Amino acid sequence: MHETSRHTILAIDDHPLFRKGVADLIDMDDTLEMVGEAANGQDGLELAKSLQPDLILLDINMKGMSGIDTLKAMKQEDIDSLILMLTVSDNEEDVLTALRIGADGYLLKDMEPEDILGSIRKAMEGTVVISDHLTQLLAKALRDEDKLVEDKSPTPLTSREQEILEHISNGMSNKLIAKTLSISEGTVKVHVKHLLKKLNLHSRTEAAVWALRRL
Amino acid sequence: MHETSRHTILAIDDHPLFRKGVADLIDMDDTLEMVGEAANGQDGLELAKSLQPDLILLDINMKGMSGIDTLKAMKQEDIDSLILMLTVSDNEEDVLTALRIGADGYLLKDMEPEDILGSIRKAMEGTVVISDHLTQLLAKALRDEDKLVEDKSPTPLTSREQEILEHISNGMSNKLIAKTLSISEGTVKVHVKHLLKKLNLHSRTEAAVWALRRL
DNA sequence: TGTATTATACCCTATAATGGGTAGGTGTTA
DNA sequence: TAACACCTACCCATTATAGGGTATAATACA
Repeated sequence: MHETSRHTILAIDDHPLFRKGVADLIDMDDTLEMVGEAANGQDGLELAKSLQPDLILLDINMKGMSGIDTLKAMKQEDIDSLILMLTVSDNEEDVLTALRIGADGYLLKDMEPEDILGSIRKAMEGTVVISDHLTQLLAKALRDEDKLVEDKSPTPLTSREQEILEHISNGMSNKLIAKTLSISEGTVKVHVKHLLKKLNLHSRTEAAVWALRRL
Repeated sequence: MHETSRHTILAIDDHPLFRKGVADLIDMDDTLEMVGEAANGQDGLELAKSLQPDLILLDINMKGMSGIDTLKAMKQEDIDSLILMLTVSDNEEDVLTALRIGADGYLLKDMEPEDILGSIRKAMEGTVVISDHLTQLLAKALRDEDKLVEDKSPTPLTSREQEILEHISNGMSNKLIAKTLSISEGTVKVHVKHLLKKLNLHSRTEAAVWALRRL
């Protein structure tokens, strides 16, 4: 172990209290050092670039720029810090997406502090760390290959389709959406039809659930 | 101020790290003392009964027994501690519900630690504390009386209706629900019809959204 | 026991939504 | 220019939902 320099860590989370908890946790380990905090993805990205920390703790559920988006941006900017995603939810899609983009681990916030510390140390050693009960999820996802194949080539929704999906996830009817967007109801139906096909869903209710589940 | 005894606080939240943050925060104030922690509603309820703290910090979004349910249970058990709800979301329904049941305040987790401490102190003095931008929400809700009148006399859903609502919020069709519950599709439709009327909604998609929003 | 609630199942009709098709206009890109 | 993707809008048919009704059996409760 290098006594001269501790491993540097940057925490990105929009809950001050949670950041404080993490900071205290990291203080407890002599080999780790918290070098920065950010309350949102934008600031986090900037800090990541300027501080070049060894490891970044990145919350998934943030207002504005999501953790996933932030992760994408970091990868595009060739930030070579280790990145551990922190989240409250074990949403399978998020886990797969994050790991696919290149996250180095995926931790649930309800882990015990000791386990979180342990995971950080493991990650420093190059291990991809994943919360225990998420590994089961992953194993399951790997078993039915469909999920991976599907997600590998996800026909992306057009912006109009996304817009309409959002309205659906708000409980709106085609007629209302049509009025809101000032287009014909028939056109809305076409978009709904396409978006259902692309997402491999079979009803607007499924679509609403799908959309709401991934925030 | 009584120098002899500090105000006692119990924190109920399923995120250990968050509890730690709160604990540290409370340690900073000489007039406050953290006397207990619980990771779920059940344990929280028991601790509340045995410790009889002056104030309880209660997270809304918990696995299993929700914060709202825990709050209800505490009120039924005649626990006379002050109860501050802590949550990440500013869901209007939750706020109204919590305050109606008798919460003494409603704080958002993304508040600054100082503000949270301040709110706790205010609550101790008997003030109902509510996060700033929630007050706007409340004002709005008060303006259109419908919301209050509606929620004041909520025709409760029967267990069967709740069961079916849950399936709807899972994206299931009437036909599938019928098969799952081994009843006729027509019966499912009746239940859906009734539940929509009771909740004052107009489509299953709205129902799904409604159900998902309140977890 | 009588009454209220609940779950069940069917009737009806009207409207909403799904899932195919074709097709014109626009903007981008090879 | 030609190919392509997208938004728009309509055609068609089928199915699903919504909302109203009546009615029966079981259960819960006073």
